[in-house]
Amino acid sequence: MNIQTNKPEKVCPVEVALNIIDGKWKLRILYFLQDRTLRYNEIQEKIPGITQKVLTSQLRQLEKDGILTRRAYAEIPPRVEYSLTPIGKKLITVYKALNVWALEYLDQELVRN
Amino acid sequence: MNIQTNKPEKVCPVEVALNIIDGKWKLRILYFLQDRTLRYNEIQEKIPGITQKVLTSQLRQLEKDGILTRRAYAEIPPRVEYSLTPIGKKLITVYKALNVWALEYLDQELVRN
DNA sequence: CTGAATCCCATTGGATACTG
DNA sequence: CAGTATCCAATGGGATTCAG
Repeated sequence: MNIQTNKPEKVCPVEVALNIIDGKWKLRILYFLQDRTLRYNEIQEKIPGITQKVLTSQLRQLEKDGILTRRAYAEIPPRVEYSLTPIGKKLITVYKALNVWALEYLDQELVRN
Repeated sequence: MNIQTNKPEKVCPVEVALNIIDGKWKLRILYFLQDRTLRYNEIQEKIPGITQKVLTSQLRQLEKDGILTRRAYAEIPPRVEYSLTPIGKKLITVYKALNVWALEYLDQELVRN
């Protein structure tokens, strides 16, 4: 890609954001974490349809990207809590923008059909 | 999914929006179309790295979802123009929200590293 | 010029079973 | 409880070729 061009493939910020958001369930996860810490199981319960493997993987990615924090307690039974980082909380803004737009969109779809 | 539950798999608006936005290049395309109509080739030039198949496919999806309009002129050489629909233009809001967040995010990443 | 048609591969996500 | 470990299917996206 970009073979012999002088455009240095500058990474558009939006793409960075999209890569972070990308993943079927990530925004859903963020949504539920927006105002409180949740345990692994609690998240899973709130998102019916997600499998453990996928949930774990998306949580790991979000953690890697600095969107949320994972705290494991050395207890029996084990306890792991997830919460949003400050920058993660700010992503809710995007969620809301999406939501506002989606409502408008669905509204006009109704009219179209 | 949701076998024998009473939750009727309500489609979260945000998911609708995500499905529409989803696709590596869609927001980029929207971005370039935000204030003017563009021809196929013009879009392709503005987005280095995208292949024709993918560009065509993403344009078709956006058209199907009512985000943009395709106008083909029966001329030689052929001319095809793309422009945003009203609801498509409103998606720019989301783009901007993403962008604002992404800038903040990249900023703090710099601090972290 | 503006695509459509094929072929192909990598990645994502899902089903299921197992574990410290 | 909070994950791993496998295996598998679907999809997205890329390279290339063909066509109106």
